[in-house]
Amino acid sequence: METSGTRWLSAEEQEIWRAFVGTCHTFFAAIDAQLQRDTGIPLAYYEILVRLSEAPDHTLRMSQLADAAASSKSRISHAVARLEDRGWIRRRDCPTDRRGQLAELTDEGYAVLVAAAPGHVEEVRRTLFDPLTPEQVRQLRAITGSILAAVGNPPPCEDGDGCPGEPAPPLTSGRPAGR
Amino acid sequence: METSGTRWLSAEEQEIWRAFVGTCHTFFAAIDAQLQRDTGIPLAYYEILVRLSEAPDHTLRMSQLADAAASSKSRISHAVARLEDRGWIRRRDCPTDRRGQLAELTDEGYAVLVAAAPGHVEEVRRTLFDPLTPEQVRQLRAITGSILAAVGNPPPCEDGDGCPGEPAPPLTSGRPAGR
DNA sequence: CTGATTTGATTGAGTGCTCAACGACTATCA
DNA sequence: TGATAGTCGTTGAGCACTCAATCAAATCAG
Repeated sequence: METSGTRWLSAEEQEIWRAFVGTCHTFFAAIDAQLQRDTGIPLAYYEILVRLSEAPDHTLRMSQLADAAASSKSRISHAVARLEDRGWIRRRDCPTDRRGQLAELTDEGYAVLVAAAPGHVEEVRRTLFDPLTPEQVRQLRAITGSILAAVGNPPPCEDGDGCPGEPAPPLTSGRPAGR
Repeated sequence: METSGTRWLSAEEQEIWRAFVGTCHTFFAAIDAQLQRDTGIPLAYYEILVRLSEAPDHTLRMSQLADAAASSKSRISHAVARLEDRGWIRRRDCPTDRRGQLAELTDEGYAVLVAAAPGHVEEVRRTLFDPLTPEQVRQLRAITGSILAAVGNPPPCEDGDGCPGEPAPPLTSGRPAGR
């Protein structure tokens, strides 16, 4: 497991990598902070409410909701419980599958969402779309797509168990500084 | 507080926004998963170790470490406690300021970092730099910079308290669907 | 029809983060 | 010197997320 074969990041790549990490962190913190401050809804929960608002009858099975929000059943279960406490979602038994639960946006939940939406959209505009040129927005879409594809496609030979054709295990964001 | 003045996202913008959110989430989850799986170090802690490894004598005051890692004192305090439990960091009193604490990377901590680095770097390459063209990497840097600047620059007139010149409160990622 | 498997959803433990409160020390300034 | 204000770092509560375990109901295979 030594470093000789490692394709370390160049100084420039490392700078870009760190900027990317930092920016994503700061960006989402800002989006979340605006929502929390102005409406009391965390971004994660906001997205759940949005998915429900887009569903027929403002209702979705728990697993469909999990799929729509790209999250785990467990997370949805916990989150819906909190949202139910706040009166924004109601749970109901599923008529066609006795295992199932339906999550339904309450009128109050919908009202909260409608009230929160303008502020949130403005923050997204202000911090994402406004500062970018239309060309950059297109670039961002392409970049996003490429990254997502790469993340989804694990390397040809799953590392972990010795994989004959591959050189060696990979590396991190820049060589650790020697003393 | 009604929506008439809201600059809602177009269908395309909304698609880009959601793709961006989803991709960032998936991307960082993958980076973190690789580290956890292959080395047992979460990304957040890995970054703390990296900052220390870059400091003279592998040592930093707690607040300097917080600055370097762009995080709160509280977070650093908790995190260093955990890392100390694992034997990767040692706390020492600061000789010049009796309030202060020095965080020092232990030899074991450094060794762990050195061992983890290649795999982490490879994952960053595989999921970020490899799938992008050199041109896209440049674009990403520019985009990152613009977003960060926008996040840092709050809007001309802090919303919240009525701000005469501004139209109205802003909005979120797409108009909530009507029933 | 019955037993085994799969699916839907919940639960609880463990971890990490944030925020506010605090104690200890240093710096400032009269 | 002595009060006041600021800084350094820790702590504990509260919240969100993950993972593994669990239970109940549906589905499948013989």
